Amino acid sequence: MEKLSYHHGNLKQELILAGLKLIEEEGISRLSLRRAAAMCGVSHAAPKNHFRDKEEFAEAVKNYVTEEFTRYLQEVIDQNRNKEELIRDMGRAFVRFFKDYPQSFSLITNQKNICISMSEHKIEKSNYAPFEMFVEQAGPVLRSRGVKENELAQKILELWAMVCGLAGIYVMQGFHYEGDWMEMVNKIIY
Amino acid sequence: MEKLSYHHGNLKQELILAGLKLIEEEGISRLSLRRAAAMCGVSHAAPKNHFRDKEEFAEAVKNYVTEEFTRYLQEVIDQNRNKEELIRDMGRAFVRFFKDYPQSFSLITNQKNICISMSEHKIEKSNYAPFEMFVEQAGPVLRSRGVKENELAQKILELWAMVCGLAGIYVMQGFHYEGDWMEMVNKIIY
DNA sequence: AACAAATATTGACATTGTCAACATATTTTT
DNA sequence: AAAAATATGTTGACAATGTCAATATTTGTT
Repeated sequence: MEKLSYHHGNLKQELILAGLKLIEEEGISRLSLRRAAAMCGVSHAAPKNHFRDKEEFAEAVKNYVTEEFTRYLQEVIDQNRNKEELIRDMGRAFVRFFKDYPQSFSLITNQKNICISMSEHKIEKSNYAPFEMFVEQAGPVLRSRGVKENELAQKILELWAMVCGLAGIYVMQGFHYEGDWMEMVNKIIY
Repeated sequence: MEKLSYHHGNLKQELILAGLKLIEEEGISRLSLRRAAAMCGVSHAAPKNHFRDKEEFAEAVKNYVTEEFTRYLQEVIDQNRNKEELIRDMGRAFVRFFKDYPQSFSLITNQKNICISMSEHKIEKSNYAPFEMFVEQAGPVLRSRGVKENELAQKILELWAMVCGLAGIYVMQGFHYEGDWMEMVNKIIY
């Protein structure tokens, strides 16, 4: 993070990474614009050019983690050969990802501005990529397992809620019980 | 909140209430010891006699909400006549409670220091009262519905995770979809 | 080359958490 | 009841932080 020139070159992204580091090492309450700036070797007011205020900065960090999460899920989907196991693998991926970013868990899963809902037996389009991916992948699997069309949306939401709930419990336990829990996730899903 | 004498009389509790008000009206990030003190009509350093630091203060607010939540669940249990409907009613209570304290939701449900786990087909004793109550109530109901003993713990955890997950989605949606969701909760549980 | 835009710095200020020293009220001890 | 100890509240100070205005430097455009 050496300072070679007046202009940093990639400050915005490095501030986000610094912010994520602060959150994961010390908790969301200790996120600080000035410290993130210091970590990037720039002055305390430099972030102002990239983020209007601390709230927008925190939002940017959150969005970055969400994008990482989305990429991670996409990898799991791409690597998966056996569609029958996909839902289980996505559930596992959910937990595994937040093993690396435990502090970000509630940040990501409790965003007030994301939209997850259903009406008339149809899941409405969401602005939350991980959920969209889950819906897209889980739908065909459930259909092939005989779930009726008018119960499909509900079943998908059940699974999503359960995965979120289980992942939350995992995070709370510091991921100590992965073995047993994974067995449970499998039984729930199939 | 008038200041009648040098000593406030009930400062600790009123600080907690002020803190909760700040959290619910402006979000956890805007919790402030000094503002809570001002709301109680005392000087900025008065809270120091009741809370070591801001973290302990936030913890106290969180514990207060948890106790309110526990009392609310207990009321539901006490008022319930039909045991068959108890699990559904507790799920509903879960959501209803956080309708009043939406900002506190992730605070309460994502505490790192609470213990929820199982081993050898038994749920381990938890330090988290709401979960303990759920286990205690749900167990007999599931048994009476034919759930086998070696699947009981797992089924209880499934239900708990699902309720937490659904409640989280509710909170995100601003509780707009309660009708449909409640129908879903019922179908999941029975 | 000249100008405009983007990006970084410096200095200032208000807010906040925290601490130490002190003040006042309450409780306990004698 | 007086004195001492304890609990509770105040004031003033300081460092860390978010934010802003003014300024400086670099980069891109014309």
